[in-house]
Amino acid sequence: MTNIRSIAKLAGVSVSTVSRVLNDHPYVKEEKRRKVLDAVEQLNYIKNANAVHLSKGKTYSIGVILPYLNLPYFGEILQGIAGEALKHGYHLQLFQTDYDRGAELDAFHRLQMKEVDGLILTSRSNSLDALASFISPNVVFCENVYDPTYKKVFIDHYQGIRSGLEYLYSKGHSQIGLCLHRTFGTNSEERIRGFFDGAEAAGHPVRDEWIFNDCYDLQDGRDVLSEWERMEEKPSALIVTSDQVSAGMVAEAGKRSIRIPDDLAILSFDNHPLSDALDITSFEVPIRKVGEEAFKLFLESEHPDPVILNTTLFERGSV
Amino acid sequence: MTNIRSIAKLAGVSVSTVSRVLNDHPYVKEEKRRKVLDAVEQLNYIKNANAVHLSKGKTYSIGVILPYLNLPYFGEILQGIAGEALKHGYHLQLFQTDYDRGAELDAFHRLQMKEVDGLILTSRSNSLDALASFISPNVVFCENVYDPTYKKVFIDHYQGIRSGLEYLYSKGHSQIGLCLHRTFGTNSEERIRGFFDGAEAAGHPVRDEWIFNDCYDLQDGRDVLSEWERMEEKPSALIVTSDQVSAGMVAEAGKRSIRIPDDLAILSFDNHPLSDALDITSFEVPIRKVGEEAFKLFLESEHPDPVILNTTLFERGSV
DNA sequence: CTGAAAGCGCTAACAT
DNA sequence: ATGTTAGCGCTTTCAG
Repeated sequence: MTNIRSIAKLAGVSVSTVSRVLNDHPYVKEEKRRKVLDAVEQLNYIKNANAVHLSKGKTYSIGVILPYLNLPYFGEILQGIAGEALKHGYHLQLFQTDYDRGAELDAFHRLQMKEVDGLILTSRSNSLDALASFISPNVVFCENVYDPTYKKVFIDHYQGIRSGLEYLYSKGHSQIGLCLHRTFGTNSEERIRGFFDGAEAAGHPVRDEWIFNDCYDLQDGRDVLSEWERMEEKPSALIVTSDQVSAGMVAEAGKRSIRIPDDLAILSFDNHPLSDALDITSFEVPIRKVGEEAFKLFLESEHPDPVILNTTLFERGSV
Repeated sequence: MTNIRSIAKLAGVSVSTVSRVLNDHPYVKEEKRRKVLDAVEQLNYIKNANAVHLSKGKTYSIGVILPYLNLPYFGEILQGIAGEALKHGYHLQLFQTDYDRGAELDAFHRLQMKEVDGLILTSRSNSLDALASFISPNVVFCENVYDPTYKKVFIDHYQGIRSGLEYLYSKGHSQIGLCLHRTFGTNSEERIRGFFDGAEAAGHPVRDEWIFNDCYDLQDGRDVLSEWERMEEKPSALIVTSDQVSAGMVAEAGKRSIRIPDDLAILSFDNHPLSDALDITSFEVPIRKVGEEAFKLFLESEHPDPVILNTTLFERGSV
């Protein structure tokens, strides 16, 4: 193993001088610098990152916690984080959880072990209480956690859903259903809250059986449509929190000769290219930006304000 | 900082005993074990991963090189790698390259610095020559690199395209186009080779303008369709290497009243849920399995045989 | 400007 | 069974 000591010996200088050269510190005579660099060249020396990490107490890498990797949502947020991290010389460590609490805790354990300098939670499995003792300014949430000392960036889902409802009401719908990823988790709860508040404000009824859960992908959307078709009392419009799911519904509707939006209107979220291709009215959700902002928050040393991002409606033909 | 030494002191034992307890080594008297564990508890001790990494010369983490994170293909392969890695106690470090050569080289640099124990290339930007000096048994390729000493897992794209051609010929098509991600890179070259070989074997012509590049997502598919519509001499069928692109084509065809498959047949690859939803005939490509196998290859110490995976046709309505 | 030396925190060979 | 000790390879203070 060729280490800093061997090159010091070969260059005829001390290890600290070598270290200075390697880290572009000033105050090294040009002659010695050359000798060191020559020795590095000659011995094919490569710095050992782990030694640096140990010595510095930092790894310049940040962990990202996410449930799944094969969903566009997480790919996009990851892309946002990765881009920003790269700019600042940080690397990404992935913690895929499948929404398993233990897997999530493991990530926090890695943080404590200093394997990563920080953690971004793109989604969360454990309760905040369970996590409380691990949370530091190096931890960033992508949801509206209520503790004001926690760093967070999130989409205003509450307002998003309310705007969606308003829009559907204005189009004459009053029987409206909701299609969600899951019912727990802050983001989902905010959506549900927006849904009920909005309905109440407008004086329209909400039916529990019009709320569909566990909708992640295309197939789920197709299943929901089948279910919808079998219902006695059908909603005339559905707010769907993912374009993937909406796409499944639209595709299935085509097969079953269900007319969109006449028989069923669909108001979607994401504004993924898919929604444009399939002519689905959708709210743009700046997910990638969530990733970018999350990383920026991690870097901020002071207690930064939460970053709140908004959705924007793109009207197309599904409503 | 509470380290192994402080807990040794508190427990009244030596650091090596502490280390033994912490690593579940045998030969520690139950009494001392308890004392150590108590001290750990009391001081809230947490092992420093970097010290372990340095001491062991291993990090139990593997780097994954990929161009983009927001494409289903890479999400799926990542999911495969992550699942297998988790089973074996390894972590994932991400190197997103945007197909930038420098970014890719940086990943190899990290390998040399021992920041990761290995590297999986899901796609490659540099030439094999440029990479040659960095390649070791810790590097796994997801393509058919010809050097027999390199570890590799790949889809038999050559055969896949040839089967696709046969299928289209059998359906009466002879004017066939091809829609690719890119023209360089082993996987793409294999597809092109299959395309030309197949056409030649069947005695059918191939036209250069019927080969489309840079097709990654839905929008690209829509663009290709527009282009197709404007052509004087149109192919009657297109082989498309990604369901995302095919989906864009099908969606756009709907808008322009182009009949699929009557005006244009589409034979796709991936068998993504999208193809099922949109009734697109597609070859299943076991991408996730590529990821799983890639990780397994990394673990194999001997020179393992390359892993070759095959595609399977799912007939639907687009041909 | 440069070098000596004391860490960073853990592992493992060796001795007992 | 347990302790001593020499690393792992780099950074950084302190003295000169």
